[in-house]
Amino acid sequence: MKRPTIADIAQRAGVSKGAVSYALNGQPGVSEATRQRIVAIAREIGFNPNSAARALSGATAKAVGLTLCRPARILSIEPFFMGLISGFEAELAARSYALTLQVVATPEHEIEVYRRWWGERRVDGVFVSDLRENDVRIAVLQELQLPAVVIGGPGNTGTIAQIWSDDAGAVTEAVRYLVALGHRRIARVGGLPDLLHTQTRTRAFNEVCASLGIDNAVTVPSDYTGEEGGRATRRLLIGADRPTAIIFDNDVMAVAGLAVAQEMGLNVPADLSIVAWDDSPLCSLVHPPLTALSRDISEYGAHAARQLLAAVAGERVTNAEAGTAHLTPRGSTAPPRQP
Amino acid sequence: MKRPTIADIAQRAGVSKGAVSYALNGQPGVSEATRQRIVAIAREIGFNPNSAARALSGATAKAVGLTLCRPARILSIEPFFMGLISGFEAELAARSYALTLQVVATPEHEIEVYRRWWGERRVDGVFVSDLRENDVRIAVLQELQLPAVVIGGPGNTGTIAQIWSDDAGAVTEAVRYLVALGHRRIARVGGLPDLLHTQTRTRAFNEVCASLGIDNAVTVPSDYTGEEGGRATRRLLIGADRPTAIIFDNDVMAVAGLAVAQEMGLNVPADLSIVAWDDSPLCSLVHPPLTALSRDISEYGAHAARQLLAAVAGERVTNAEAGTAHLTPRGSTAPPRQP
DNA sequence: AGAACTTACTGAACCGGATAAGTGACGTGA
DNA sequence: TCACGTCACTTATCCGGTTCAGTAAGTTCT
Repeated sequence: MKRPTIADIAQRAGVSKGAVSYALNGQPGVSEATRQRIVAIAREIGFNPNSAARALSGATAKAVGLTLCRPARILSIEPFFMGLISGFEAELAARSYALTLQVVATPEHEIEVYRRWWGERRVDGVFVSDLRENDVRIAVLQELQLPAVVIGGPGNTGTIAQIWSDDAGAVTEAVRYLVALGHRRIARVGGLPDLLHTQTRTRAFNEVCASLGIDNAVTVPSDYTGEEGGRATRRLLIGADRPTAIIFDNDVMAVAGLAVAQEMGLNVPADLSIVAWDDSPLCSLVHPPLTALSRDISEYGAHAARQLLAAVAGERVTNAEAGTAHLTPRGSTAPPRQP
Repeated sequence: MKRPTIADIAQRAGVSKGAVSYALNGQPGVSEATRQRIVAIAREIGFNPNSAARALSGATAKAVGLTLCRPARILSIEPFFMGLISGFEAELAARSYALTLQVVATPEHEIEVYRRWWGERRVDGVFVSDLRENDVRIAVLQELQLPAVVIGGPGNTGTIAQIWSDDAGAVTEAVRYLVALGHRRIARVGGLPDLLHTQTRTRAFNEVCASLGIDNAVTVPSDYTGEEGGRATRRLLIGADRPTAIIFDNDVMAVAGLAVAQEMGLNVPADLSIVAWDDSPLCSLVHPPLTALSRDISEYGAHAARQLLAAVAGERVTNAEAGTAHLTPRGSTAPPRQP
């Protein structure tokens, strides 16, 4: 089956290719009557502009890219990225932008992919996640002048806009809540320590604990996987000064932590309170359902997509905070059992 | 920064554009010495062929598409698709193919996306998942002659190749195992009932139960979400003839079922054995860890990608079974408590 | 030695849109 | 009435690759 082109439409309408192009793109240069006739024909024969031809003649590729830099076994279970992608799509689909995905192994590999996408003119812009300190990707994106939006921050990203959620505010709320419940020994199982938002959370966690007189507030670094999260939890629970509450940096680790506590015969929440970060359906799935720091990840993604499309359109995009995760108390938090 | 083109290379090497194209594509028509000189220059200046130009001159778009037809709240937590995508990527990245993703709401919307992708020449082929009976998408793909691979089956897909895993064999193994443990009252919480592989599983489940003398083998239809899976489990557990074992069609529902059992004061596995389908990290995360029907979803995806790339290359691709999920016993299954 | 063939290229057309420049018809004002 | 401007187009060029049809050398065969 042959794809219809503007030449086909031009022939049918008895006009030139140029006229068809003007008509379909809402450009001046054709009369309203002709435009409507052309649009009607285009619809009738099911015309879709060849994206390659369009991209080649200097217009945009109508596609944006996302690289995922996590091992497959984490990606499959980590709900965050799929939520983000759903959010992207809501905005992208509405403007007929495609999303191009690539799973990469390392930030260096990621840079290669950016260079290739740029050289191939495959994407008009990219989403960048997992911002690090002095992130090497930023310089490359600026050198290529590839429009981008950084998801996570705030950090130093030069002219590239960022969008982040208020991690410090969220962790502060969680700690205050636990302290209000009567907890004095609070620990945290953190995400990958070299990610900027992990550092933000750690700093805020330490500050709020200090300000509330919680001295031995400890953060155990982890990597977002269930295995590591479970191990970290076990290490915390066999220590001398066992915490009565643990905040986890994602929900997968929180679920793993819950399983470890149960396996050790601890009652959640009586013996141990658990707070999860990011409130995917996972949190309400387990027993007891997990108290979580909820944020609308889909909306977070949609916001980022709007930013990126604006950047692609050449608008100046400013950094934005996408709101604070708020605490959703469920069955996994309670006052600590009196010793 | 200007993107280097073959014209730049041609000028540097003192040859014509055509020679450069032949050299870089491994076509005959240039001497080995010239080829190496050209390749060296291309590497030096960081040349990447403009994908739009390449696609426009009749070659392939070097991209394949995947549509995801599930609500965002399911996608975010369902590990299956991310596992599949990781598997795709392993093959696609090796051959510099891009993966274009689109989240859709309905099969009709999905068809629209296929038509648009085809018209735009955006993709060379597509992955099709969630095969239904008399699936409307198949006819459209055949009409468009858009190369495709169906993931799931077997079913009637005409000239379009399928790849599936042996669902019947897997459910048979699970039921035999439970019966060997001493279970006589076995239920199943199924996936979306109009999906072909759900029907395959249901048929096989009924058959093996009948052959083993399990009369009241019941399948409760569900939709792969934790909420529905939990509700279905609750309905089964409050019935008069409570099952002693339940097989779930995915791991998310199994985890939700476990939570429901625990919330009802039942001990897993003593009072209720649980078998999950698809063994994502989720299964070993909860307590007790779930016995699961494991299959290598990444490899499944990689296999599908190889098939699709072959189909894109014009090879005749035959249907293939990608292996049977095998039972991985963990802590959620045991002989039933004697009444 | 000359025809026939191979090798290693060159030049130009082509893909399907976007767009700048050109053109003829018509209306308008002095 | 004629210069001028505007409208509604047409024509031609461009984007950056691929590929087909030459073509000028060198090689082989008789």
